[in-house]
This record gives sequence, structure tokens and C-alpha cells, in this order.
Amino acid sequence: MLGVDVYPGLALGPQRIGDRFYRDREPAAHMALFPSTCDRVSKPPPPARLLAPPPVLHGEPTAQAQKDDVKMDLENSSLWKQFSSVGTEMIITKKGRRMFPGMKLKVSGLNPSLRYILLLDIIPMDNSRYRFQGGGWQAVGGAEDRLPDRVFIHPDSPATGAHWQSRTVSFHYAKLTNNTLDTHGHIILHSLHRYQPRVHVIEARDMLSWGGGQHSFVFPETQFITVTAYQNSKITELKISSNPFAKGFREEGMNSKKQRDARQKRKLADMSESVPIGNCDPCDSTQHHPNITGADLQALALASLPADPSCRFQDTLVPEQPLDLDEAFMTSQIPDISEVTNTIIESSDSLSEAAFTTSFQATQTSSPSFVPLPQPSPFPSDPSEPPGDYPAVLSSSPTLSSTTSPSLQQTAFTFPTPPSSSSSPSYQANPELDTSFPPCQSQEQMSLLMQQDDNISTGRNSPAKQTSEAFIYPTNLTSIPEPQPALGAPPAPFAFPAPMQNLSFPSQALHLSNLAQQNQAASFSATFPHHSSSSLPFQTSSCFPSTPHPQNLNNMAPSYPSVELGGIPQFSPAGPYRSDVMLHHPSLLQQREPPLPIPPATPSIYPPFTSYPLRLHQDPHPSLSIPLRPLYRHQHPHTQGSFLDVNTGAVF
DNA sequence: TCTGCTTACACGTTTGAACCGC
DNA sequence: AGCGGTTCAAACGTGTAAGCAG
Repeated sequence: MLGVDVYPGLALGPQRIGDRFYRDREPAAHMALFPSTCDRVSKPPPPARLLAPPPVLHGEPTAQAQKDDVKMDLENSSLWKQFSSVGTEMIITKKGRRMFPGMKLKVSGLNPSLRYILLLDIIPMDNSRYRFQGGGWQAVGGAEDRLPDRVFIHPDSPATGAHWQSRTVSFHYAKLTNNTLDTHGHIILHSLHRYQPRVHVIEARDMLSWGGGQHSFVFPETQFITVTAYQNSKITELKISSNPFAKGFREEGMNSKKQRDARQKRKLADMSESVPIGNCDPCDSTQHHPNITGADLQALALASLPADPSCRFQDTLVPEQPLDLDEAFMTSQIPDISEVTNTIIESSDSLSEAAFTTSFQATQTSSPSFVPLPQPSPFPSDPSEPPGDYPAVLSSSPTLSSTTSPSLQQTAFTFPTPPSSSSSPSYQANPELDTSFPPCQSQEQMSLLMQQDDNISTGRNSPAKQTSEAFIYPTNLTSIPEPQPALGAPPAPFAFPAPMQNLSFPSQALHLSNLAQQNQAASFSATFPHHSSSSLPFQTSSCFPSTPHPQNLNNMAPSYPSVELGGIPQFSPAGPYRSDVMLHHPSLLQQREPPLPIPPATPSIYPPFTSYPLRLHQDPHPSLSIPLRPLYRHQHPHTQGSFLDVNTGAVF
């Protein structure tokens, strides 16, 4: 829908033709699975029937909620927060570049016997393009057109809940590229844009009824700005110090600047062949500075980091965007039909969808723009001083949108709600976060920090203290203005299990819709300062939203329509933090409350994003996928994950 | 001239095949 | 023959810097 419905140009572009199954490192395994884009363009897909908006749970989770209380922790959260405190940059290259830090996750709450598919997708944070100016990132214009949406399917998918919960789930094989013609299936992003990764857990009950439940997780500290070359030297230092592949660039490494300079000098000397190389070269790597150690240099690098751990990225709400998953593709990923079917556990009461969104908290500013950062002092005098943070880019924070779909009128609003301390101990005051980067943090301390991170990954430490749980917000889903069938249209040719009766099954391949340019419902946004009050329970967490204080709620970005907050109980300032889970269940369809009043539209320099749920689609011709599934598995016994072009089909 | 992107480069890490011993 | 451990080389990942394009 992105390419076809929203960006027709993309659908017809040359990159569409090349989209095929692709397995990384084995480009020979290209297979056409879905009809060509042109074919699908000529044949409008069946309408998508959306999941009902989930009920917002208040208070203690219900028994139903507990039953499917899927949680996800970001295990290397502390590392992410280090980068986020500076302003994470991700290199994107034509050939594709891995993310660093990677997404290391711990999943819990899954049904051990059910199968799940884990996906990673990356969505733009706003409609802005950024430039690094004055030591900070500044929005300098409108974003480029949205590129083909692709998702990365974890190579273990589908696997049982027991499998996912027994280990750390890592998406480090996922690659980012700026090549719009990429045929490797890497996730295509624009340079100098701001993105937010999302992780989706999709239940795959069996071949024909996957998608019984769905959970999406967003970790605000993982948002980043894409670059082709690092702009912020602090990010470079952090990457070099923490990425094992970049060890060569550390001070003690052979590819350090000192060593490189020495090599270059030697090279020049060899070329001249006239000047003998002596041992007195001050840049020679064989000479050491006895008083400067690697720890000192690293400490100096760390000291230059801002003392305040707050995120460099401000807290724009992550726009919910749908990930339409075509069953034809998803089932093609299931290697053993019988095995899957044997594991079916009919649970008609299980949730069918849960959406979790979150946002970075915002500073106390009404500026909707991303202004230059003040240069952080390497030796801050007052740790409590509000950080020189990025003012918020409040593209959709929070959003309130509704659609006028004749068949399913739904309302969605998204707002930050930090989890409760009881359910998310990782949000407790964390000394590690509090101290952030002491000016003279030693290498030993840093190593310990890293080790803690490793311990988290290996489960040696209590994740409750070391990990960051995904923010879970009560989020109603926005109905996607899919093409609706004409009245009296024939019913769908397939009957699905009860939990899927309210799903839509267009013929589109696995599809991540971008509705940013569709008719948008009104949105409102607000800032959620994270250092506004010492009484806020989560102020010590660098990247966590703070309580939506009424004053701050009133301090909304002027470019966004206002909303009557009193009509939204979740904005009650007295409300405690808690992680709410939204469940989609057919039985709740009839219990939907009327949509919230749409705030009056006001001029906005940042077009608000529509709130996008993760949508499940079922191919009306599932047989297409059957022969390809075992074929794929046989050809790719050692999978490293699958990339999927959600517009045209799967690429591995 | 400036900004952003591509490419070659050198280095370190990862991975898997080959080899060896039990 | 099978298994486990070690070694080694190729592939891969990384940041840097020069060069190019707009």
C-alpha cells in the first residue's frame, strides 16, 4: 500500500522490478513469490478489514491481559542510552551497513508452545530532514519521499515462544542501506533522516492462521539519525570504543589515528627514498607516551559527553504505522507445516493484536523544531542542570486521529505512558544512568559498564535491573483507510478462525503501509519534559518519558492542533505510570467507545503522522506460498534473517 | 566553496573448513 | 566412524580519508 496506494511512483520504479526473494549472501536464491507490482496495481487488493481498536486497560491487567502479557526488554539498553545521550547516528551505505548498537531483546510472556515470528522494521520519526550544525542536529527541511518499506524477519522465525524466551533475540544481521535500488532486501532509509526501529512479535499458529496475536514494541532510546559519514565525533568515539569491529581504531589499535599518521609518514618516506626513517618520529607507533594511556584517552572521550543523560533526541512520539503482513509470505517462512499445525493451541480468547508505542520525552519547549545543540561541557558544573537537549520535534506526540471508514470507524490516540515501577523495574532510578558519563570515567569503569551489558545479554544479571522494557502505551489503533468494498460485494472467499475473523486479507503481499500521506485525521501533540520536576518518578532515566504533567500538556507545540485533554483519561496527571497492554479481541468490537472529539486543525510545519497499527493481511491465494516455503528452507539452511519488501513481496 | 556521498583502504572480528587426537 | 578441540584463512564489518558530484 505504501508503494501502490501512497507512492505510486515507487511502485512503478525500477526497484520494484528487482524485488524478489533474496537471501543475504546467497543472491542466487531469487524467487518470485508474489505477482508483480504492476499486476497488483492493475488489480486493486481486497479491502483490508482492520482489527478493532484495542481497549485501553486501566488499573490492574485483567486475566485476559495477563494471559498474553507479552513483554520485551532491550538488553543492551544501557549502550543504546549512551548513544542516545549524544544523538545516535547510524551509517548507511550502498552495500548495506549493520546497525550498531544492535537490537538485543529479551522476550517474555509468550506462549511456549505457540510459534511466533519476530520482525524488525524502521519507521521515520517525522517528516524532516536534518543537518548537523553547531554541534547538534537541526531540522532543515522536509523529508524525502518515503522509500519502500522493508522489514527484517528474524532468522529464527517462526519459532516457539519457548525458543524466543530462552535466549537473547538479536537483530544484528539487519542491514541499512541508502540504495533505493537495493536488491539485497536491506532496509532502505534516507540519509539525514530520523528513524525509530520497531520490533513486532506475530503469532504464527499454523500455516493458515498466523497472526492470531501481534505485539509491537518501540524503544525510544533506539531512535537514530541516518548518515553516510558520522557527523558527531562523540558518536564516532562511542562506536569505536564499543564496537568490537572497530577495535582497530582505538588508541591502542593499529588503525588509530596515531598509527595511521605514522604509516602515512612511513609511506611518504618510502616513496621519497631519500630521508632515512629514524626512531625519533613522534608519531611512530613504536613510541609510547608514558603518561597517556588508553584509559585516559577514553576517559577524555567520555568526559566530552554530556553530563546529563538525557537523550539527544527529543521525544517525538513514534508514529504508529501499519505493517501489513501477507500470509502468503509469512506462511512461506514456516518450514514445517505439520509441526506447526501440531502445535496449534486454539485459544479463541487470545489477543489478536496489541500495539505499543512510546515516545521520547520532550524538553520544556514549545519549539517544534530541532535546533542546534549547545556544545555540551565536558565538565558540567551542575549535574542537575537541564541538558542542552534537542528541543522536541513534535510531529505526532501524541497523536489523535480517526478515520471515516464507512465500515470501521476507529479512533486512535497515542500518548506516552511510562510503565509502572512495579511492572518495569528497569525504569527505576538507575545509578548507571544517573551518573551518565562522569568527566573522568575510567576505562575500567567503562569496561565494567560494557560487561554489565554483556551480562545482560547472556542473562547473567537480572534483566529487571539492567534492561529496559519497551514502553507500553495504551494505544488505540487507527483504522486504515483501506479501499472499502462496494456495498454488496461478495464476501471473502476464505473463512478463518475466530480470532482472525476481524482481520483483513487483501491480496497484497506482506505489506507495510505508509499512511503518512493519506487523509489524516487531526492530530495533536504535546511536549513531555523529562527534567521538569524532581518529583517525577522517571526523571533519572535518560530516555524515558516523564509523567505528562498538566503544565506540560498545556505546553503543546503550537504547530499542532490542541485537544481537550480532559477528555482523555490517560492524560490525567495523577495517573500512575504503568505499562498497559491493549488487546484486540472480536468480543470487544461492540464495546468500542465513540471516537474522541477531533481537535480543530491548526497549521503545522510538521505534518502529523497517522497512527498506524500493525496490520495482518491474509493472501487470498495462500497456495502460492506453499511450494516456496520448503524450497527456501532447503536453500538457506543457515539463515541470517530475512528482509522483506512489504510492498511487493519478500526479499531474503 | 560547501555539503553530502562514494570508494578504497587497513585493521580487527567472525566464521567455517581443515586438521588432529582421542 | 564419531566427537571435540585447535588452527588458519577467507569473508565480513568497521571508521577514515580522499575524491567526486551537485
